[in-house]
Amino acid sequence: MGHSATRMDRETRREAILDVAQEVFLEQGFAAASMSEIASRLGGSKATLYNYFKSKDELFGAFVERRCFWQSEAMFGPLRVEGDMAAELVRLGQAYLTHVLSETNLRMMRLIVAEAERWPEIGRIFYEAGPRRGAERLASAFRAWAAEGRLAITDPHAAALTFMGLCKDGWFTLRLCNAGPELTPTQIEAQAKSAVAIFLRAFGAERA
Amino acid sequence: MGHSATRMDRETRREAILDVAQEVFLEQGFAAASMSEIASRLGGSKATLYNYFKSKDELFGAFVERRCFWQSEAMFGPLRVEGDMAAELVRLGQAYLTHVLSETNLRMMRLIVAEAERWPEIGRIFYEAGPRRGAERLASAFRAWAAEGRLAITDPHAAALTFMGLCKDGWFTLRLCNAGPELTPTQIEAQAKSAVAIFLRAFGAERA
Amino acid sequence: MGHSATRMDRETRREAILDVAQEVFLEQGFAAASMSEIASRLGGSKATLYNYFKSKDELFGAFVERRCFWQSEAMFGPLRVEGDMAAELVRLGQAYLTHVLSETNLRMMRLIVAEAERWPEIGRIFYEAGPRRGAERLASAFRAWAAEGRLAITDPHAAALTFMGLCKDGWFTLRLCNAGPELTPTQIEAQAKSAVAIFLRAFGAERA
Amino acid sequence: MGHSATRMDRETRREAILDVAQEVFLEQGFAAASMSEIASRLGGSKATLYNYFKSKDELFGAFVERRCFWQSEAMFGPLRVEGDMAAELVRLGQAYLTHVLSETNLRMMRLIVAEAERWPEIGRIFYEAGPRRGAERLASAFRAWAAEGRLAITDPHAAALTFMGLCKDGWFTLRLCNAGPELTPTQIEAQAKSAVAIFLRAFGAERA
DNA sequence: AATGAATGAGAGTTCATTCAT
DNA sequence: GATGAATGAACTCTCATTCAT
Repeated sequence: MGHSATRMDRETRREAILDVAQEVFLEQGFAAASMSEIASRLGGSKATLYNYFKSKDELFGAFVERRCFWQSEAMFGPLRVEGDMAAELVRLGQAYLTHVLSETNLRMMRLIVAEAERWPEIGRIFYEAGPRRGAERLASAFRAWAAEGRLAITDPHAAALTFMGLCKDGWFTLRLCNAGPELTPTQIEAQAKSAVAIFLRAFGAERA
Repeated sequence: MGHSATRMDRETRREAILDVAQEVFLEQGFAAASMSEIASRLGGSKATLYNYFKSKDELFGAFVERRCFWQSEAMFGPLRVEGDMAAELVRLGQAYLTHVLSETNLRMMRLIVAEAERWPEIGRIFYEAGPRRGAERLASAFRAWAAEGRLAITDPHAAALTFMGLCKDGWFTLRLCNAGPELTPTQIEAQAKSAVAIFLRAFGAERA
Repeated sequence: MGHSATRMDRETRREAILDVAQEVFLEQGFAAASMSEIASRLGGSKATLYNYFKSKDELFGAFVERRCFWQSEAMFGPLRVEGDMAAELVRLGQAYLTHVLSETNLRMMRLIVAEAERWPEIGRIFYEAGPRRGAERLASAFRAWAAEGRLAITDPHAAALTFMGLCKDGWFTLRLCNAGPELTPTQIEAQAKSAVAIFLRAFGAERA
Repeated sequence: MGHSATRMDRETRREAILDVAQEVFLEQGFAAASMSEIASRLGGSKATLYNYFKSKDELFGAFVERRCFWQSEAMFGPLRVEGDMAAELVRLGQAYLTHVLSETNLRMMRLIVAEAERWPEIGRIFYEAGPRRGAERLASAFRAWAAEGRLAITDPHAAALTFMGLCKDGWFTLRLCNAGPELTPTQIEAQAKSAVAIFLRAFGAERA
């Protein structure tokens, strides 16, 4: 029981460290973030960090893993295949754009992308948990609509990627490069509607 | 004449430095690249670098600018609006994909994206010279086709972004995160054809 | 207790660093002294220095402050106003000269003076703790003698400065410029006596 | 003749270099002054400096020597031994104080003093040409007055040093440490009068 | 388990000086 | 004689990491 309590404490402390690490990494990037900064924001000593994580790399890895676990939930929200498909697609597009263009997500991507070269595993973890998993969830909805004859698609996964691309395009690269200001909700709505229109012109079964 | 020769030499040396800097930056990223490394690969001393560039930041900036100038030429190759539009679109898509998914371009983007937060100007320069300028060139072709009634589009720039998005999607994020292997030419061709098909379903005027 | 011990250690180490810094600064001057030199004489690493002092400037400042605290005690020794005034004045003059012309004090002054331009605070601290405070102590003795009618002075502080000037003059600038050898005790005694004679011709009340 | 012209040019250029060097040294101190700065203010190249002076030390030495030659003229102005001795003494005191407390002279002294330790020759040159030579000129006036029975002094040189000390004291160390503001002409006049009064109480022959 | 202290390695940057033209 | 270019050595300072307590 003391054991269990200790284990809990250790787990709690670990989480606290990851919270602070996340804050600092997202704020400053991997290279610029320093263990000293993390330790001092934590109110502990650097040596303590090293009790929980063998190295800065390991701490970063743990942060990425936890973060990815969280985000995969957040991408589309709950999917509904009943009712007005076009309206639901617009809602999905909006939710996706809001997430993918959020400052938080962009920071995370910049962080991952920056390290992806020297550290492919990090990139893979992020991609699997984020974009891939998001596309799979979306694909399952598309599959349902296709089964009802409302979408004329043969490869739901590919269609999901296309949909996501239609939503974000024009904006994602711009924002990732920090070359333009954040989008307003109105802009997001317009972009989602436009993406859905194009998507349905290409894949909507009503046309036939 | 000695003067001219000297000027040539200086320019040449500057270019040589940028060549090496490019190599090192693309290989290691901005933070991990060290001036010592660049100097030693150059076969000169660190102080020489500082004779040409006031700081590491300035060197990086100069490299980005030069690089952007180069790349903007390379994105689509020459545009032709006569002849078979679909075939030309496929060719454009292939050229674009080949460029945008090339290891070199991806490395460049990772570099830019990594610094975009703390250094927005760099991101803007890159975006303007690369994606934006590419989209504008493509838009001008679309405008010509639209004028001939071969494309049913009202906003050529938006359509260009859509086309580029349709081409790269599914692959770009994956590759940027270094979460999958390079595409083969065959895959690129398939992706381009698929993108064109979708694009024409949405925007082709022949349909009407 | 471990805490107390640690605190002691830290304080001790800090003092040790200041000792070494003092040695090096006095020997080489501020600009020529290097943190590496200080660290290596200390037998530690440069990073350790920076654990105790944020910068070279801060280390220098701390050294100056400590040093000033010390020196203000040393200038005249204890003051006695009873007994033979002339003899006591000679003793004071000797003590003052011995201090002010000592190699140690001269080195300190050279150091301060060298930085006084770009760093006025350092100069002020030194002046307040040294010359000013010395003059004040001396003035208090003069005030006592004046009250007894043994000195005919109206402004004891000004008289103190005059006395100090009479003592050091001729020698101080010479020695500060390192343009002549150190004075022997005999020379110091002669100078003190001469200064006292002049001082009493100007301010002694017995004359009247 | 061409030879002579060349020699002239060389001399002129040398002087120009010394002018700039003086400016930079007085402004920034020896260590902080850089040969690059001097060269660029001169509008020439660093290598040219080295054509005229073998090293930074030599340039500094040459500057000090020239400077000292100049200043020795400036200390008291012309000496007059006829007329009102007290009034002339006040005039001398004022001239001396104005010179010795001038920002220019203080900067020069700080510069010299800073280097005096590692470079005694510089200090000696300065002292000989400045304070010593000044004291000698003053002593010659005192000698004249003593010969006329107007001053009761036996050692004119010592008396000169005393007079100079009485003038500057209280202020010189303060100003050298940059621990107080520049004196106004009014303050200088008051200080000179006070110094003369004390000096004459001690050495004036009228008293007897 | 927690931490204050220590540190080797290495970063970017500057400078006095030299050399080839 | 003048100069643009080059450079080795040295600088201050930081960092991830380890160790003794």
